[in-house]
Amino acid sequence: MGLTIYDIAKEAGVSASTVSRVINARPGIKKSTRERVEKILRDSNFSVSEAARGLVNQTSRMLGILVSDIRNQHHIEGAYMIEQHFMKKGYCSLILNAGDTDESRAEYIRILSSRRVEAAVLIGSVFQSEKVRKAIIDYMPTTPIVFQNGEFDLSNVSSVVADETEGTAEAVRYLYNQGRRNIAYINSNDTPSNRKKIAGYDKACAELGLESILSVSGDSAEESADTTEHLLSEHPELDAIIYAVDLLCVGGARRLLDLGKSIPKDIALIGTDNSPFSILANPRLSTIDTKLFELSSACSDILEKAIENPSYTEHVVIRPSLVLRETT
Amino acid sequence: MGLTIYDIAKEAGVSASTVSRVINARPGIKKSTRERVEKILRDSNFSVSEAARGLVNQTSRMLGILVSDIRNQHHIEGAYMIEQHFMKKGYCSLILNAGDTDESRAEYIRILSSRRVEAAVLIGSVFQSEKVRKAIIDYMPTTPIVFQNGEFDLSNVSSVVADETEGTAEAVRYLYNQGRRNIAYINSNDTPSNRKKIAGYDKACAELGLESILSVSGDSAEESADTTEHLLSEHPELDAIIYAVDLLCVGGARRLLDLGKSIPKDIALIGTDNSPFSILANPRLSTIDTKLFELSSACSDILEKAIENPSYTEHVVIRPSLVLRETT
DNA sequence: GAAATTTTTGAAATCGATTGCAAAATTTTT
DNA sequence: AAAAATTTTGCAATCGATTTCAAAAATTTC
Repeated sequence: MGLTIYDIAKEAGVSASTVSRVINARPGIKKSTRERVEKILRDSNFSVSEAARGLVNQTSRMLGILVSDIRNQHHIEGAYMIEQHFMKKGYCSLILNAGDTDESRAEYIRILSSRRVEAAVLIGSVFQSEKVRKAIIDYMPTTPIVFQNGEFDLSNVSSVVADETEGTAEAVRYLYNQGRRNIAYINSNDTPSNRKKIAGYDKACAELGLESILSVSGDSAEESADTTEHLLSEHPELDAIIYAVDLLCVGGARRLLDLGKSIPKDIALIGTDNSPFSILANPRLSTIDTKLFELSSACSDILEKAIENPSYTEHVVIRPSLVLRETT
Repeated sequence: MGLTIYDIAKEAGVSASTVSRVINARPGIKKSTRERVEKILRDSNFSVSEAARGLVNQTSRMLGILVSDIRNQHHIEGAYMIEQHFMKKGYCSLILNAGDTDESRAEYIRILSSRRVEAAVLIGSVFQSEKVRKAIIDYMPTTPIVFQNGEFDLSNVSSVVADETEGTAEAVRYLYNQGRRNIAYINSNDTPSNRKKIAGYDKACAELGLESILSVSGDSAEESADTTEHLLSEHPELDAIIYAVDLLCVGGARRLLDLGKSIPKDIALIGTDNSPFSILANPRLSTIDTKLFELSSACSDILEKAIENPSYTEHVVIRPSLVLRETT
């Protein structure tokens, strides 16, 4: 297929070693030979096989980024930052959707190990499972890994997590201080991350002596609208709802408006994540900002240090903050 | 670092060839040896080095997906479909942000060539440049490439494009038929794709004897809001605006509402792309659906055939359709 | 039970780079 | 101009797989 350094060597009348030295700017090559080889290199559109190079050097210059769903703005934002940052250093990123079962997610760890990635990033709390943990122990026991939004107690795994429990509790307290006394929570899928949010909701309700009103919605705006309407019919006294995800909040807001409710006068709404579209929504969403950007950039920083020094790990907790806009 | 087949071979008391045969399910291995080797393979958590394998087999089982900005829902949706589809076939996807200059985009072609990807996908009309074209000729002259939303007249490049000219013209005609006579167009960045849209707008205006009122906005919702307001102050007679991007339409809608305009009574709005959030917006956006899904799945289909038969190419044009919701 | 046939296995070459070491070429010193 | 020192270059081994070809082992045939 492509040219090899042997082709270049023959053309230049030198050995492959010399070509290799020119390519890698090694010293001890006569200026005239270097220039001759360089010219041929340029004219022939040669490109080094990274696979062959990696085999010798025991490196791949590849990163593995595992996300549960790349279409999620949330996840892609993290993948983007890391990809951009490491591309500048000559690393390519294998960005993979890790499927939706623990088996499949564990399998992806094996795939990354087969590709000999130099480091990996796990984005999303769904990776928190015994199967994935075991796969890491089996297949990547020493590869630096950064887990965004989850933790493993393993010597090669760093973590960057948002304190979602506290973030959600904070939202409840805020609503309480605004005089709301009937605060419901609408959850999405059952993930470790969402369990932490609910823990925060329950904790704050207990603290404040409020009734905990929990409901679960499918993960589309439309389903959330239905869930919201249904919840309201069962609890007409509701004066605030917190949603586990901004998208659900948008769906709920829309339906409440259609039902003639006034937001936030009749009912206050708080979403979660401060997703890009939350500020585009009408009304603009108040939301629990899980500090996606900080999370991702912390991952990127840790990864960088860990690639330098594979035994480096770090555990970062980032505290969410409340962003108040038009729904509270 | 990891185990090699030689380690496995020693452990099993056989040669590396035998291990290789077992791994690849080649025939002619005694059942008892096969089972012994398989057991060791399982117990040792061995994983084949794809790089070494690729070197021998002259394959990489990697795909290159170049996008101009992975955070763009638009682009990521395409990358997602392709990644998902080919992962099932054992391919890993290098998803790369190709930067924002023609030089950098061309450079990424070289990077993919260095990684010896078996096929590549270009997502976004911005790749339509002489530099990229030359990079393809130089570095990937025979690698199957599918260009989503652009074309190169090269024997290895397939294309899947939306007929944005016609799609936009269609939107103008629709508004005209609804009785609108003062239809403006707000464009975003100057890209080949956006130029096609404007061509369609201008064409339809000419056909219908309308004045062409063109304005350009920055690419945030806020900037679009400002542009919209400014445009309206200069052309108070406006009764419809088409936006090159849904996001801009959301920004515009919001500002118009704030200015006390009624949508669509006073002024009708049409976005472009049918982005996921366009249906979440309030009011729900009418939009020119550029058939992202069809586009991506056509790319995926072509890619599949092209990997089988590297000289296969195809050129697909998909016609956008108008999705009418609450802003018209 | 020896010969012929078939099945199973391993040695060695290969893929495309990199690198240590020794040989060749060049320059410096005498 | 020869010897010594230095610079430049190439040979060969290596990375971790796969595959061809021939040898060894097992099976069948006579």
